Amino acid sequence: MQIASRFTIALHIFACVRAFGQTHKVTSDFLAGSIRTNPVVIRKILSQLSSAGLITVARGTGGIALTKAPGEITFYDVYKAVDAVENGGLFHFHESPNPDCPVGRSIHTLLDGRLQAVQDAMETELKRQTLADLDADLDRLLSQTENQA
Amino acid sequence: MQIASRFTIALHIFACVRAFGQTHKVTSDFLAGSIRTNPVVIRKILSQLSSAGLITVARGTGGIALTKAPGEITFYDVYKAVDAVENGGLFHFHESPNPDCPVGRSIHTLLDGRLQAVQDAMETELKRQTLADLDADLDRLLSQTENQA
DNA sequence: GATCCCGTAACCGTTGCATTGACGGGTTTT
DNA sequence: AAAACCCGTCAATGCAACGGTTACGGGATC
Repeated sequence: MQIASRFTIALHIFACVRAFGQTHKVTSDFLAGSIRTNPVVIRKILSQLSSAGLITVARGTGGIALTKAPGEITFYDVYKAVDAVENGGLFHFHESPNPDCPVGRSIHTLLDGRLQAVQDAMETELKRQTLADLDADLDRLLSQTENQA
Repeated sequence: MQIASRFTIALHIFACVRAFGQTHKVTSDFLAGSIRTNPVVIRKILSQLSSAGLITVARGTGGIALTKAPGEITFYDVYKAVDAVENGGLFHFHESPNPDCPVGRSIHTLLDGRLQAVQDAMETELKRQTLADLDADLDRLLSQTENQA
């Protein structure tokens, strides 16, 4: 299993807001065109990002605005906002180990700490990346493309 | 989405081999009893672990043996052996971004490096944990339980 | 009022997963 | 040699999450 594509779609959305926010009306239909998915999928994700307090979405007129500076929004914030993994747990545990077995009884105690360390390592790295980093890369990439065109 | 429970089941298997390998016949039925799942699920995972060269499984007589010292088998080895994530990629990318859009065209270039950094952070931590660590914890845990009983 | 656009509910097809039954083929025991 | 035991694998099933899609209600703008 992999982390839901909602996460990369959300990052794609932020990239589009950065690239087109000044020149185009960034609507769910517009975004769906760039990402090649259905507008409802976008609206669902926008709704999650807005519930998490990362953006505001203008109803009627359309338009997306960040509520904080790009440097203050981390990949982790986005990751959490879109519920990229269920229950916030990266690892899926088998549900009902046998309590009558010494190992089955203690398997959670045995593994939880180590699995948590793995998850923490991943989340720490997610927190290091911000939308500002993304914007910088994007600006560089787009100016290159313009020169080529 | 979460990482397949095959991974935690595999670790559970290793714990059982450690705890019962000397005193019981550790068969897929025995393991299924501790994990509370179906023997076929166990056999499937045993098959993957054996394909990866981590264990040998005795046919007929039943019995599981590690091919290396526990200290030389990392969580990462197990993680890879059971195909915990598809294609080895932690993140699921949306399939077909629009090539006619400057952002859609470059979204992979934009994100791949940063997502890889996150995945690397996670895998590095997985590589730090070995079955020997697990065995040590297990021995401690089991002796405590004995004292209580 | 017309138009544009978001928010949400409902339904569906796909996919990966775990469960289960069945059967073939080794290995050991008697 | 026969029986008992156990792994390896295939096939069928039920389930849950995901993404795609249609539809409709409700703000915002012109």
